[in-house]
Amino acid sequence: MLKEGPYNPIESEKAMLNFWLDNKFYKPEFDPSVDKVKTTEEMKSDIREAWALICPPPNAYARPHIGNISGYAYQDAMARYARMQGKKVLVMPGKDHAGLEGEGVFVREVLEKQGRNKFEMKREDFYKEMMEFFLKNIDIAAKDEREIGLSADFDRDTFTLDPNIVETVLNTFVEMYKDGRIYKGVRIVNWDPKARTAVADNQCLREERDGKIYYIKYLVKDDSTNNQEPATRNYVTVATTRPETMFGDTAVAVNPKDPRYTDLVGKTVIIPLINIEIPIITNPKVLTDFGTGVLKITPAHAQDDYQIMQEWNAANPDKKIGYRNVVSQELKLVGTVPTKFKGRKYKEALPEIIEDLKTIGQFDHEEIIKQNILITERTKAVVEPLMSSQWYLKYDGLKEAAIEMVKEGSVQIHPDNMVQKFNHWMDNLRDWAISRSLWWGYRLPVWYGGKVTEEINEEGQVTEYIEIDGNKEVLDYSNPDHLKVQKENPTQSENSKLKTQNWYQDENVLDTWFSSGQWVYATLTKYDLMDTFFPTTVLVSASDILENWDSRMMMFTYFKDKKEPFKNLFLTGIVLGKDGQKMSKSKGNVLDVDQIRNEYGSDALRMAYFYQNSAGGSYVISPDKLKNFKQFNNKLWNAAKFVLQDFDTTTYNPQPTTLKLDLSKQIIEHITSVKEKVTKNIDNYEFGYATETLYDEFWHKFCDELIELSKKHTNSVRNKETNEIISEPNIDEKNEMKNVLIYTIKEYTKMLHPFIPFITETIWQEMPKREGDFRSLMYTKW
RNA sequence: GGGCGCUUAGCUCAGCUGGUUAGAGCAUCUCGUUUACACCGAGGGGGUCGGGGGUUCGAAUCCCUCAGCGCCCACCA
Repeated sequence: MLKEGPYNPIESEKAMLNFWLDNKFYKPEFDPSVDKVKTTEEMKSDIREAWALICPPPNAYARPHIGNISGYAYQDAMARYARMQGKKVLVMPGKDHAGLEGEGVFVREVLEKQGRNKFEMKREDFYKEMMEFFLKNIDIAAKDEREIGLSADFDRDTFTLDPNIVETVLNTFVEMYKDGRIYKGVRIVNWDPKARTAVADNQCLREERDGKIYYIKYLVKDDSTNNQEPATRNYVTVATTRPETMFGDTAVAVNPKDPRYTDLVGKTVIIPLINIEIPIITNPKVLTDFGTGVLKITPAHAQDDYQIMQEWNAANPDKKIGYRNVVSQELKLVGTVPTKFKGRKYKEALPEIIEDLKTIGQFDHEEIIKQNILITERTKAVVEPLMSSQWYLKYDGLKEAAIEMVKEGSVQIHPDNMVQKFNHWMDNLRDWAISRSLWWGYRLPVWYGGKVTEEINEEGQVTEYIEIDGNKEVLDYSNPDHLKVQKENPTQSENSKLKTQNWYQDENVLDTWFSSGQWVYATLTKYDLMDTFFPTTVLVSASDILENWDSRMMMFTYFKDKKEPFKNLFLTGIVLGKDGQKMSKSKGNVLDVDQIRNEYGSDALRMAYFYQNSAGGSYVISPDKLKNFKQFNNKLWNAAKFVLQDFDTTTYNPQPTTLKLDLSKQIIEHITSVKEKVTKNIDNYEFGYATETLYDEFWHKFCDELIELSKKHTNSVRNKETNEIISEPNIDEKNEMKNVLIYTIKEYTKMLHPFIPFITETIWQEMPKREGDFRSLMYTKW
């Protein structure tokens, strides 16, 4: 019997969760036709169609809020629907170590609060403590997954730093290196001086700040040797916010269409204070209406300048310009700077540099401007662009393959307007810097035959040196005595020469996305399930990681298996707070998971994730909505109670066919058309429509109209004043009506199950069953 | 600057390829109901569908344009 009174989600959800977990319904090995858990081998060979979804592993360093866990509702709805269609369903959960972000949280939330500092610790101790911190948080995250109803195979929950995963990821690195796809090179990087690491472009934020822009005169050198007209002026003025980097200028650039400067192109100017001669080049990106229209090019310390240098060099191979790095990782002036400034922090030296410029009469003036500063997402430190040697990955061939997957439809993106976003990103991909100077993550499987140092020489060139047996030489990436890419420490090998040499492992770890990008096949490989569940059916990810994660997974998987990792890519929208802004802790518009579940129940929360929402679209979750769905659940509860009440089970007719009452026929038509519609909606990944249809039809058509009409066939009529029974219902009519209502409400619980699993399962337990109905709604035939 | 999207009732949103008087939930007001459910039902008020222009027999829906908002990308030194 269903309990009297309003629906109690806390009680029901706990009971149903235990029912599912105790019976291991969540595992693909569970087969409802024999009602037991098979062995993995038996499962692999059984005839049910395979259906797989690998969960995006959440960052396991903090308690998630209701926005963070919205994806689970979608993953779960798809999985439950697939089970009800008789498929063997694998939903594999995981947890992410979150590289840079994870280390940042640990340093801030744990170490700094205890007054400790990472750099006073040994790498191994740091790693061990962080692992403990993560393992604790993993348990919390796993609990939330269960309680929101995610029907995942929790026995196969996997951490990204699991030894098996590490093995796969490092193998890929070695393979890609051998393939010539991974290389080491000196490039401009976004240097985070606080974290002492390079960070990716998309881990930086722009912030508007007041700054100064300085106008500095560069003398034009009259070059009479190359038969050109003499310059019409003896200096040009450049505008810059970073005067200290002028020592690293290797050119100044003007727009080729700028009539003010056409006479100067091809001539040279002299950098003040150090008297280095640099050419005047052209680039169409130089703005004519900003500053003076003359841009100083400092390829070592500005991303844009680096880009301009590359474009110029590609177009003018005989007149290449280089770079000179004049700011070190410690933010000190180095290389081709005046001797008096060498080794000093550039910020301290700046006023003196300005003074010196004034003294020689080459300082024009300064202005206050609004400027966009690049800061890192994690440490909020101002990014210092500089040259450093990094490991890179070439996307050549992989990106074309991924674009093709989407184009020819082996990967279908939902909603399809995201395809444009995807293509735009892919078309603009450049080589990816994959190394990070962190301790938390996968240390590079790279070994050096001696101590390696990175130095900036007198000319500002960044070079790596290696010291073997007291001899220091330039590090040669192709020399096997200098560098080896392999998982094992070379001293472990049989080769006696290698054994005696001192080998040093590269200090860097891989960028998180390098491992996340391999998540699908790495996890399936770990559990030896590639043969059955690869490629997976669908990936459900938040729309903001389409570029970072989803696209990389397609490229890595293509590299490894020449196949797509998933056949469908469903992008969920972002959950907004009541203020219409993205829900996030820093904005203070977060709703707490426990509080919401206690007040409204997981089902109500899940319904709010689906109702009227479309793929990729953001949506607000507010107490108003949650209250509404709690009431909906109660409506369902009461309707089920009413239908079951006073029902003679001996008259149960599982599939009412020969119907006498017009109302019966009307109700059967109603539920048939609703089912048709909802099935179509779900097949099209339109969960917003599916839940809207169910909500409307169930409440306002079935309950408000049809059940009310049915009462004249099922209820006795009483005298209003005396409450005496005037007439009893016709028993045949009543039985037919009851059976029709029970049939209908069973159909509704089935259709609602993917969205609100707890309450529907609770009701299902009390429903009379027919053949084909399973004891759990999870495996009842759709 | 480029790309994508949004703007419909006080609030949150539907309205799918143009076709009757533009819909729902919440909120509000009126009435009813205690033999499933006050976490209920019936009904009402409330909209010149962001502004302007165009195509059409017909536009919230298609096109152009302007304005505002959001997200992503980006080269204002």
